[in-house]
Amino acid sequence: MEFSQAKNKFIQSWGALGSQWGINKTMAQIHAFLMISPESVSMEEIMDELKISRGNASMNLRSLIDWGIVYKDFKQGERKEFFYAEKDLDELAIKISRERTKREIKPALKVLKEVSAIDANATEKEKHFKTQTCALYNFVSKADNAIEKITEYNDNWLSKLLKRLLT
Amino acid sequence: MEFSQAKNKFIQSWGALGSQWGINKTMAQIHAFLMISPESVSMEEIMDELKISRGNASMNLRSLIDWGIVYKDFKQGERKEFFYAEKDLDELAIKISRERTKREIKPALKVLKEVSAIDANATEKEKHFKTQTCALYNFVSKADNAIEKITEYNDNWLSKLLKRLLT
DNA sequence: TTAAACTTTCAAAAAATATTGAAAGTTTAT
DNA sequence: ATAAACTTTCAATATTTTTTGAAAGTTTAA
Repeated sequence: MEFSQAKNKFIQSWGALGSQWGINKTMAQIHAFLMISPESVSMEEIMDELKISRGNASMNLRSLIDWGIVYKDFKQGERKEFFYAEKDLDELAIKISRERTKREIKPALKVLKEVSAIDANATEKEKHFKTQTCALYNFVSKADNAIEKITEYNDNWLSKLLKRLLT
Repeated sequence: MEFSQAKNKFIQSWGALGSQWGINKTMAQIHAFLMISPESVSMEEIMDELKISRGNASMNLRSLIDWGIVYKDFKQGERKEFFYAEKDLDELAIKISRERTKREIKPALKVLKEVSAIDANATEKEKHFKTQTCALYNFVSKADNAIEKITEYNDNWLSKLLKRLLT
């Protein structure tokens, strides 16, 4: 396979994968493109490579920056902004995990805590509801703690985890 | 909070959470409803509770069954089908993890293997592409193995994991 | 201050995704 | 074999999400 083919395949696949994870396709594609760019890249270049509009590029770059996985680079003597991706994969995974925890796990826990607090004396249905939502709360809490622990020492956490699991 | 309020809140929140994960809202809501139903439930009841059409119910129930997290129940003397959810959370998480691995991680690994195989002698860009995609391949492989290991012994894997991490 | 070189915003348009509902299909009872 | 009681399918429709592009906003240089 040629480089340009491989590059396209990588960007397209990353975009498709992103969609399945509730991340918009363009955002994932921009990230893919930045991941494989050795130098930081201007908005113009991104628009050109991915064939997207300026507005689209601007908004998705902003999202990536909000997620903390893309940074701005101000080059000496250049007026325009350049962008580069967090390339350390341990760091990338930690940032994504922290962000998703904040956006999804914490709110889910809040809801579970609330709804599991009903007093369930009356019917079988109510008792079962309470049992299940309490169990879910405990499970999600544990998962949350586990993720926290795993990524606590950011340096090489995945290798460390694997080692511990294999002993 | 009253039971019926709590029930609604739970179903709605679970649906919203599903959307963020690339799972369709109705599918997540049906799952939520089945999770809190002590008895298995007919399609009619699901349509009624969630205010959805027969077609929608049918298709999403099928998806849930394909994922292996909802089962059919044929009741004595009843012609219609009833449905119930996998309620053991360890088992549920394992099934979801296996399914997503199969659908997403394996294909991603395949692409990464392919594109990282280019020979990158010419430019800086090509070298960097190779470096990055190889690194990604390794990282994703490790993550895949870790998940495999963690869920290997399905019984109470999350608690076991937490214990190991805390020592 | 002005204007050039940029970036951001957001209403409108396009694209993607989910939902409906009725026709077609299936199963079971008689 | 017929019909009643169901479920599935899928073209049409509705909804949601993404994308565009031009106007408004910002920054820098002269």
